[in-house]
Amino acid sequence: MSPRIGLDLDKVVEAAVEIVDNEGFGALTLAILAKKLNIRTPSLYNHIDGLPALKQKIAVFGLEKLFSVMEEASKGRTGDAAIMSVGIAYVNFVRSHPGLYEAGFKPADLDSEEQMAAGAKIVELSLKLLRSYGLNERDAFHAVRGLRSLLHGFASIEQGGGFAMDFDRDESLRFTLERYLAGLKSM
Amino acid sequence: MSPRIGLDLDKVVEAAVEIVDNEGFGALTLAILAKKLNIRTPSLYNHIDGLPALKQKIAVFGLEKLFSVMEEASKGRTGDAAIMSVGIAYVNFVRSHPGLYEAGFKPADLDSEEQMAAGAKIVELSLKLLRSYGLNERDAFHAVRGLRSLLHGFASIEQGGGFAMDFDRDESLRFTLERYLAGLKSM
DNA sequence: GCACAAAACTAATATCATTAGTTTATAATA
DNA sequence: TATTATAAACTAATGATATTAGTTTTGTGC
Repeated sequence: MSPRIGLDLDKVVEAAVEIVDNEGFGALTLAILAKKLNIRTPSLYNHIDGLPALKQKIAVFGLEKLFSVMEEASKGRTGDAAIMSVGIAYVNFVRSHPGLYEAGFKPADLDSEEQMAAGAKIVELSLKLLRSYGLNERDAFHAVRGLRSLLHGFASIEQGGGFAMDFDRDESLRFTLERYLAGLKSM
Repeated sequence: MSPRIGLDLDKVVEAAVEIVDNEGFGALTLAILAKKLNIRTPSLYNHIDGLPALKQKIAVFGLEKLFSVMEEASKGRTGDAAIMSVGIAYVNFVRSHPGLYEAGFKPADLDSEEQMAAGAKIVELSLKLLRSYGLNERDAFHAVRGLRSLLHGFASIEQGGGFAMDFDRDESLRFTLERYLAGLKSM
């Protein structure tokens, strides 16, 4: 049923993810991807529906992987310990998979139902973790947005080289999360 | 000294900024820009040194404009009031100039001295605003990173359509800033 | 051993940035 | 006022890109 190479969608996406993590999300081209896979560019169309669709797949893949990492980090923990653990895991995920993470935040021009669903799972997990802070429902939603803003902002500024000063970044992350959580508890 | 059209670098950048704010940073091409200016693509090279250099100029322009907006919003205010005002101004700037803002956060492959300088001014302003919280120097640096993370994260998630729920976003921003500042004060 | 289908291929098109070389119009000057 | 120098436009050409159309090849199932 298959002609020459043992190539399928998963392997194509896998190779694309490697490119994206090593060279940046913007560096992903079908030409480079095809070269990496030792095929000609048009042959990629046997597996994907063009570059935008591939990027969409990577986005969903990245969001799902991020969710797994966060969920894993939250296991067996509650309250501050859970949020700190998840926050650190979040940032570490971005550090090891910068392109994959970036992909998840590109608003898809395409039908992005899968992407939104993947994002929703992350929101739900955050909401669950913040439940123990005794916030009313309205505030809990605000708090989730705050936590996401904090983590995404920190991770993407760091990734863009925006933390220029020679100053421990892990410490900054812990400090910021601690202060935010302290603020939530002081309501 | 000038041949046909009253075109100069400023007008080229201005037109590029319009494209970027209306269609997104990624939508900026020399072809579209040239069409907007009623010239042929290669003529742009009389004013700019290629697309990457133009993007770099836009980035610096955006960061400087953001700084102005923040500085203006801080005038005559201190403490929480100053930070809230600046934070809201920050997010509103991104809302009205999404592409321009995005440009400022693209790490320039080029010599980015100007870009870094523009970013540094924003950091210094934030540091000044946080001075009244009585933090030691070390914590003040962490706090600046936290504030930047919060604002950048909030603004860019919002811009990407990431706050899907039908829930007041300004309220979320105020809530988050208030909680973070409360946490800083509770040290 | 044969046929079918998936997956590779080549060829071609359109869009993009960029470079090289040419023309033109304005501004300074003679 | 006429001339010239130059900045800023132009055309032409190149190379990279994504994409489509149509062809060939190869492995699996019959």
